[in-house]
Amino acid sequence: MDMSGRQVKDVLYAQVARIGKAMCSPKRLELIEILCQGEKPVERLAIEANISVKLASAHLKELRQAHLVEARREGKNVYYSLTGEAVADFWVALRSLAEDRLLELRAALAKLSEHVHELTPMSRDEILDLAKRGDVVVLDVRPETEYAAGHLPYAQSMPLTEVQKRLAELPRDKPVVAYCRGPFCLMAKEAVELLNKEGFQAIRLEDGVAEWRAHGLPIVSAS
Amino acid sequence: MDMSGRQVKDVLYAQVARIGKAMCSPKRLELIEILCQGEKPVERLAIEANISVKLASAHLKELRQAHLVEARREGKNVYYSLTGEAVADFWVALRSLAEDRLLELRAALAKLSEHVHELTPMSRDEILDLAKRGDVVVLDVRPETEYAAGHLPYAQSMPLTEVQKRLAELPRDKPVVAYCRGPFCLMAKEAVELLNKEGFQAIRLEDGVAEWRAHGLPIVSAS
DNA sequence: CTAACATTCTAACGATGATTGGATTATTGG
DNA sequence: CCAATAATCCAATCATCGTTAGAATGTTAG
Repeated sequence: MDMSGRQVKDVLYAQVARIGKAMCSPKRLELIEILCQGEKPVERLAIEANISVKLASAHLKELRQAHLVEARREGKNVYYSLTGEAVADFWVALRSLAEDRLLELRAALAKLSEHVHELTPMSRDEILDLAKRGDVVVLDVRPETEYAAGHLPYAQSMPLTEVQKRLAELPRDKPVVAYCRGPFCLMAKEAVELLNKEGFQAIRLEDGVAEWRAHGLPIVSAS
Repeated sequence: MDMSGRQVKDVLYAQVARIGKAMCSPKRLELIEILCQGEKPVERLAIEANISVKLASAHLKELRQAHLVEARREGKNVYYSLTGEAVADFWVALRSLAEDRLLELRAALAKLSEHVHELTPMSRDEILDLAKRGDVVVLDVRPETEYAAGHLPYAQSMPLTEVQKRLAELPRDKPVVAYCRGPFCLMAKEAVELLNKEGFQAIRLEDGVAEWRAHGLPIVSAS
């Protein structure tokens, strides 16, 4: 039962290609990014990714077969989550390589932040430091469940849908740094536009928790 | 000419998926690994990957469209190379995630090193240190052109095909550490088996230059 | 210019993937 | 047990990919 060198190699590369195959569909990538924000049931994932539940289920099956996600049943719902932080790190690496290599992507991304001044000029460490001292307010504008699953240190939860009603909670004399799921997510951008219109000093941090952690910085999870 | 948030997202994820698509075929992955060893003409790549020149050309076109490789014409030949070290790093990350997640891959890989004692127990830093002091001989058993394109510090070139004739150049009182293109390459394994049969103290380092450099260690290129 | 060579392009086929609708399997609440 | 809900499985459609063969392109040597 011996294999030639060629056969062995074919098996090895085919196995690695399984991961590649899982990562080659836009919708699957979007599901992975959503799952970077914590576990979610199928229907939630389908809504967030704007696809049917059936299709979401099919894509999740693919991802599960590549051992990138796993499922947990709780009552009627099946909750999906990443199989580990390595998957989130890999997603960050893939997106970052794509940004690096594909001009089209960089162009599309640039449109999202046409007002350069709305992007934070501060480094991650600076933000962490300022937030610790209370010199900036770090705002997590994702849904509350995602905040609960893990958020930046010293960050305060204020889902995008509630920002308008809760303006009173924010200071007008300090910068407000808003973040969401990552560079491809539009929630922080909208929050910043809204806040600036209301006279706040709001800027956006492009990182989500996955990017933040992939760069070696700490994440707080309410456990 | 405004786009809805959904449309923007679809564009962004589709762009990243281009990289995934390029990485989802076993043969393309093999081509990338070969290109990690330095630039090569199409025919050489086809031979190494065991495919027809036409097919190699088609795959290379895909990779080029994803901006992962680039082509340079020199006379009748077209030389392909990676567009940067980031691509090699990404390949290492992908393979490493696959090894981590896929039991089948780990099983297949384990068969390659069934004699555990043939794998080096030393860390990269130890090897570098011992090689520097001349306490081990580090042997690069890849073809000479690949050695020339870049090799481990203090490594000596001895292509697998020549090892048998050049045994006299190797010491019998010190460990010989052989490496090749990486964990999926069989050349170092064969070299180690041959050397041990001849009475040498040979062990294998699974790293190739891409793995070595991805871990932050220096590479020497004859410039 | 012509011949020879290396590579790419075009066309074609079978295989595989994305997507959808209908039936099916778990689970909860009565 | 039955009805309702959540999710998956199955079958079918259409598009896309991998692969091969044949034609075409670009380059060098004479």
